[in-house]
Formats: sequence, C-alpha cells, structure tokens
Amino acid sequence: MSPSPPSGEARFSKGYEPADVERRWRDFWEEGRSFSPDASLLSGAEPFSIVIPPPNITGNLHMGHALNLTLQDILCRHFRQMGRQVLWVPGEDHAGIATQNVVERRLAQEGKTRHDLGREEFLARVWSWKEEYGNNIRRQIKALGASVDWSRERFTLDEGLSRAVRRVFVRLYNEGLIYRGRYIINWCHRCHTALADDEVEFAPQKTFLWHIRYPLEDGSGALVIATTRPETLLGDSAVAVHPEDGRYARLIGSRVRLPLVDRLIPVIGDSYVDREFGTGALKVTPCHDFNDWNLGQKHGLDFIQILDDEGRTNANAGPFAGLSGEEARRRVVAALEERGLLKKVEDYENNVGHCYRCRSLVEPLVSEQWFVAVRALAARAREAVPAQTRIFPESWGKTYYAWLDNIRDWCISRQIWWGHRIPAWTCGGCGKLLVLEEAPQRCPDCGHASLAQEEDVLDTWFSSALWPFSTLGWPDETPELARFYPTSVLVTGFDILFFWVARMMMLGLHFMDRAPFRHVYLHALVRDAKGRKMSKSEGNAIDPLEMIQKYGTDSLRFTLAAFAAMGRDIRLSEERIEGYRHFMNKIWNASRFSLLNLEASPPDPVDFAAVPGLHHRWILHRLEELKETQAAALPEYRFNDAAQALYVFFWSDFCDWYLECVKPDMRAGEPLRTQARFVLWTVLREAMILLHPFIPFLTSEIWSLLPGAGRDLSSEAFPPLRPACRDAARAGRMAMIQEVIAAARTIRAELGIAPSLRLAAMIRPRDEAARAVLEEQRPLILALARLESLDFDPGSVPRFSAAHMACGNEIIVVLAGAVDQAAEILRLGRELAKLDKERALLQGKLANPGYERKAPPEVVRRDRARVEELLKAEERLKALRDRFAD
RNA sequence: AGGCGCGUAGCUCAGGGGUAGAGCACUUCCUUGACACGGAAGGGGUCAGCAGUUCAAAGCUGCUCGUGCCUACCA
Repeated sequence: MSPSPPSGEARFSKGYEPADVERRWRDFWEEGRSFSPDASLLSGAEPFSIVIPPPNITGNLHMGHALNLTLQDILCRHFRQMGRQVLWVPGEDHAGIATQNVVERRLAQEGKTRHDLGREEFLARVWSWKEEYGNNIRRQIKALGASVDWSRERFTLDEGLSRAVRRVFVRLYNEGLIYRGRYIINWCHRCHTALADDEVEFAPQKTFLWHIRYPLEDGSGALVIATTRPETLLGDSAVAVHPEDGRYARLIGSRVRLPLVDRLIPVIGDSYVDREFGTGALKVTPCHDFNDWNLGQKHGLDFIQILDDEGRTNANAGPFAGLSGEEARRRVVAALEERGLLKKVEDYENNVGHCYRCRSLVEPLVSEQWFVAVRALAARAREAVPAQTRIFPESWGKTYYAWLDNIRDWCISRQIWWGHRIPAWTCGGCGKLLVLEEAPQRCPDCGHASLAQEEDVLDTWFSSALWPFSTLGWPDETPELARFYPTSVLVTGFDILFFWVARMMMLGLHFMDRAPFRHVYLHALVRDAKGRKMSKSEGNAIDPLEMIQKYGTDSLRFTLAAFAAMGRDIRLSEERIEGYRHFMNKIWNASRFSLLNLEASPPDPVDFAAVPGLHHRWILHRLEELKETQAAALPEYRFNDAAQALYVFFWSDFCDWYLECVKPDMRAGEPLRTQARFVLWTVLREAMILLHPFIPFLTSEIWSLLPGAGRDLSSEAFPPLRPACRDAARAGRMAMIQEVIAAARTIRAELGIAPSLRLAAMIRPRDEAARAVLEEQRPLILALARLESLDFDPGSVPRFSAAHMACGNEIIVVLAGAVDQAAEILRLGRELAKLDKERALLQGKLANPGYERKAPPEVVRRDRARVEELLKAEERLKALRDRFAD
C-alpha cells in the first residue's frame, strides 16, 4: 500500500517538489504505525533500541534537535533494514524551571504572579501550555521524518513516569542515598530556587577588589584583607592566612576586630589560602561562600547568615538590616571609608555564577535542601565505561571520568511548583518525616492525620535520569524492558554529558544493574556561521522548519548527516543545504529518466555476473563497494562518510557515467536493451534502499513509482550482497575508458570545437590488453565522446590534429583544417609541463635508496609503471608538438 | 590554571603515512529527448609555522603561533 498519489504527469514533474511528497508520506507512516514493534513479537531478531533525548516543552525544535533526530533516524532506519527489531521511544521533558519561567512570564503580561493564582491553578495553566507545545513539538518531530514509535510516547510527568520517580526516590532514601539537610547551595534569586552545581554558568564581570583593614585585637595594627563582596563582612567569622606565610603566621590564633560590627573573630591558618592573591589574607564568611563554608566546617567557625533568600540583609546585619544586596554593599563601603578602614579599591574582573535558565545572578545560600549522595553511584558509573558502555568519540571518556571523580552531592530539591513533588510528609502530631510512594492517610507512629507534604519539587534531571528504563515501563516488569534494556545507543549533544548522560548511567546501574546504553554517541553542537552556539535568545539560530520549507526535509537531513563528522562542531551554512537540494533534484531526475526507460512491470532478470556490458559490470561493482561502505560506516557513527559515499556514487558514477552509458543501450536492439533495463532497475532500486535512511521522503516516493516495488520502502531490507559482482579488474578497465573519453572531450573543450561537431579520432593503445578493451568499447567511446569514427593504429598522424594521453593511450583528434595550430602547441606545452612535474616527483622518490627496499612492493610497482607511462606520454606529446611546430 | 579540539582552494568544511577532495563562488563552452536545481572542460592549495620520526609526512611526535570550547575552590 502506498499513499494516494496525484496521477499522471503531475507525479513526475521536471523538478522535485518536496512539500506535497513529504506531507503524504508523513501521513502514511503515521497511520500505518509502521515503526511500532509488535509487543507480542518481542523476540527473534536482535533488538536495536534508542530512547529519544526528550525535547523540552518550552518551545520549538531548533537545529540541534534536527541534527539529533536525523542521526537517530538514520540509525533506526538502517538497522531496520539490517533486520534488527527497532524500537525508538519518543517523548518530551517537562523541563521544570524552564517551563515554569515561560508560563510565569506569560502570566506577568496579565499582570499576575503564580502566587496570585495559587499552586493548583498555576499548575493547570502549565498543563495547558504543555498540551499546546507538546503537540507542537510532536508535529516537528514528525516533520523531520523521525521513525519513532508513537504508541510508546512518554512524558516525564505522566502517571507511569511519576510512579517511577517516587519509587526511585523512596528506595534511595531508604538506602541512605537521599538525605535532607541545611547546606550551602546555589540560589537563583529570580527563579527563587536552589540549583545544582552544573546548572550554574560562569561569566566574567567587571567589579572591584576592596582592600579592608581588620584591626588587630591588641591594637598593634591591622590585617588587610581583599574581597569582591565587602557587604558580606557582616557575616564574617574568621580571617584565614596561609600557615607558612611569613607575614601573617605569627597572627594565627590571635583575633581581629571585625569592622562596623565590632565582633572579635579569630585568625586561622589554612593552606587553602593563596599567598599570592590579594593581600594573602582572606575573610571567611561561611554562610555566603562555598569555600568559606568548607573552612567554617573544618575550623568549627560560627555560621552567620546575613542575606535571606531574596538577597536582602536580615537582622544579623544589625544596622545594615533590611537592605538589598547592592544597597548594603554601598553603605558598608561608605561606612568603611568614613572610618578609614578602606585601604584601597582596585579594578577587578572575576567570574560570577548565573542561572542557566534565566541568566540572573546566582549566589551561595544556606538552606534546607534534599541531596543525592552520589559518591558510590558515581564510582559505579565510572567503572561502567568502557566495560559496559562505549563512548563515541572516545576522547569524551576523559571528560566523563574527570567529572565523576570530582563530583559533589547532587542537590535535587527545587523551590518551584512545576515538577515531581517530593514524596515526603511531615506529621503534624509527632513531627516524624515520612518518605513514601503514596500519600499516607495518617502517621504510622502517632496516628495523627494532619500530614504536610513537602512543598519542593525535584530537579528536572532527576526524572530524566530514569528515562531509559522508566519509558520502558519500569517499575513494572514489561516485555519492553526485558527486551530493549539496555538500549543500543544514546545519541545526544555533549553539552548534556553531565546533566543527563552521567546521571542516567548512575541511576540505570543502580536500579537495573546494567548501564542504560551500550554506546553513547556524542554529536556536535550546531553553531552559526561565526561559530557561536545557536540560541533563540541570541537571535542567531537557523530555524530548521524554515529550512524544511525552503529546501525540503531531505535536503536538510542530508546536509546535517554530511556535516556530522565526529568530534567537531558544525557551522551550518544555508548554501550547503541549497547545494544538497540540488542533489535531491538530481536523484529525482535520474529516477525520472530511468522510469521513462523502464516498463510497467519489472524487467526480466539477467545473470549479473555474466552481463557483457563493461559499464554494467562496473556500476554493479561500485554498488557493492557502496554497500560495504555504508554497512561499515553507520555502526561506527561515521554519518559523513556514508553520506559522501552515497553522493559520489549516485551523482558521479550513476548519473554522470552509468546513465550516459545506458542511453545507447536503450536505443539498441535486444538483448542489450533488456540487459540494460534489468541492471538499471536493480541499481536504482538498491540505491533507493541505501539512500533511504538519509532521505526517507524522496526515496519512498520514487520507490512507490518503481515497477514491482511492492511494500513501502521503510520496511524494505538492506540489498543482498553480490560477491560475484565485485570485480576490481573490470572496474579498472572502465576507468580507462572514462579517461579516454575525457581526453577527447578535453581536446574539444580546450580548442573550442563545437560540441555538435562529430569528430574523427584515432587511438594508439598502450598495449595489446588495452587495445582489446578499447576495441570492444568502441561504440561507447564513439557515443560519449561524440565521435564520428575511431581508428586504431593510424599509419600517419594527419597534419591538422590534436592529441592527448589517457592511461598511456594516445588519443588523436583529426581537426577540420581551420584550427589554430598555435593554440594546440600551447596546449600540448601545458600538458607536457603537467606530466613532467609529476614524473620528476616520482623519479625523485624512486631515486631514494631506501625506497625500493622498504616501501611495499605494490607501491613500488605502481610508481614504476606510472613513470614508464609518463615517459612514453611525454615522448609522444613532444613528437606531436615538434611536428606541429614545423 | 588544567583538559579537549581546531587551523586544508576565495567562503563553509570532509579526508588522513604513498599522485590533494566536496558544496558554494570563479572562467570558457553547451538548451545533445532525466535534470540549467543541468552537462563538459578548466583556474585556484609550500594542507598555520618550525623541528623530529620514516624509504615516504598535509597526515605521526614535540614545540611555537593563532583560534574555539569544557572543567576548576583564585577571595
């Protein structure tokens, strides 16, 4: 069955028009549930499974998604052809903070905040956003032609996945791997929530380094510290110096008087302090700096919090209480200056953290949060690479290890509403903390019924971390889980190696006892023409949908595949997409030509290994090589190699040569025509199969028009290998014919002879073997070089003629008299210079004493033969030139 | 500060020990019954620089210069 086509001429227009074709095939694939492995048949063929990196529901797909989906789709379609049972699970991510921000921004336009609506109504608003944008994203995944199994689509907040999240949370809690406590964390004042370490992005900022005097307790002077955050001195509880710093060592154990606050704080020694930086003395504010927090723990210092979760000073700030951070800084600096405690102020540039979702300033804050103790999980995730999971390209392994080796506990609670609410309740009676999968009715200890659930939700990445098994049905023991876990490969950008990949590794290993993927393929980031990361906010994004509209999905897909060389970023250029649209058109027209020369039913079979035509044997040989390249490249994620091989095969070999060779056959009688039809049909047919994973729409359309095509192409198997068609010797003979034809064309072009003019030509073969081949292929040479006649072994070369060498064969074109002889002499001179240069290079190489001894024999033989050939060619060309010069 | 990567044709990029490739752009000719989104023939490159390894280096090694990214506790 095929989609209902428009009939007749419209179906095979002169140029390929993707829009209509794509729409029809999209509908067809969707209706047919073509890509849904039957659950009752989950056995037999070896499985191949991928879980989609779920796009956020915050907006539209960008070019990174287009790349990601294209590469996965190529793999899925390829392995389907290879007979594997393929499952590609689609889905979307609820993207906690990001989505909440988007919806809050929309509310702000109505002049409301989420607090005006209340939790329940706000969540209803987010859900309706999700419906709208979830559909949008689904449409776009379909637009790209992704062969996902929509019947198994999941959403990180759907009922099943929520159950998985609660199960995981409770288990980890009971195992002591999740805990709650007051710690210093990253706090985004704008999003009003905690962030994990990797959700903070650092950016340089111009600021000042304030040098402040802290008077010694005994009044004998002052210790000068340098800081970028003078206002936090209100919460200082020590000054730290390096224990071996000659300037300060004697002060360790003494005390200094904290300016403005007048509190006595100790001077401590710690080798953490960098003697070179600033004054070599460091103020320690355990509640407002990560390092100071560590020092505070280590040295048992006081923890004095002076800023609240709004970033405003609290009662601990004494006279400076109730101010914004900025205002507090201004006033503290002014007060210090007034008292003569500000020694100097330097310009300074430092790195400050920003929220990866809203870009606003992130500051350390001490608060009560939930954490995952990751050390043990991380160790296991580290061990699993490469034992269970191979990373491509391999070099990313180092980065993966480094991150896991230095990992800190993962802060998983977020003070927002959109997400998985933490399944923990506090009993209003006895205060007991209950961590349970389902809401309890009453406290098991005291029987009290007033139980308050945690307000916080989980980090979005917590639910994403379960994706490879939660989407397959876990915690239920589903057939899908048994069959498709671990998945075959995760295809994703390296930018979420830590956020996502490492965490899936940790939780997958912990809960499934197996790493979630056999391979992780990290592809490039798509950047703009200037090499910047494409992003909506920067306004430099190339919209994939716009490209699809302009050039067609297949053009975009093929471009992305051709660009997807491992370990390198992609700078997408629209010109390149346009270039590959031309390729699509070429495929379309070559098929159009083929179909015009085929009949309604498949041609009668011919024994491939016995077809007489050299061009047939050659193209069949090249086809075998192409199959080999593709079958080798795709399992190694060398998409660009496969794409390039397809391009060269189809355009250079098939269109430029084979089709031209076949044209005379089609005008000839039997059996030539039948043979040509069968080989042409076979090659085109198999080329469509090989191209299909890259450009599914165009190939499906052509397939549906091919005689005897049968079912839809997406369920067609990889073409059978034909070892008997591999014939490098014959392919080499064809190469010689091609060169001879090119030689005649070169003469024609360079001497400006009209293409319409049929020329008489002569040929002096290199040797007897070459003579046999050339004589046999005389009709082909006549046709493609547009010759009137081709004589072998002319007794004498006519006075008006031009010559060119091809693989040691001398091609002589007889000119019609009125030809510029001087031009030919010049041309021969250029040709000679070229040959001479090459020969000199080779002879130099051969003259090297070690060469013959150490180089592989076939290389030496080849070079020798080439020199011979060059010498002969030069000799002949010189003779001709001399004669013309007379 | 460490780690990773990149510097190849005018531009965007493949390739990778044994005669330099693609797309776009450029020159000339061609509407030859698939395709002008095309065909044919060309021009254009000391493959960043230097030194090594090798019979042979654009490729491997080291250093230098330029450039990009990631990680990190420089107040």
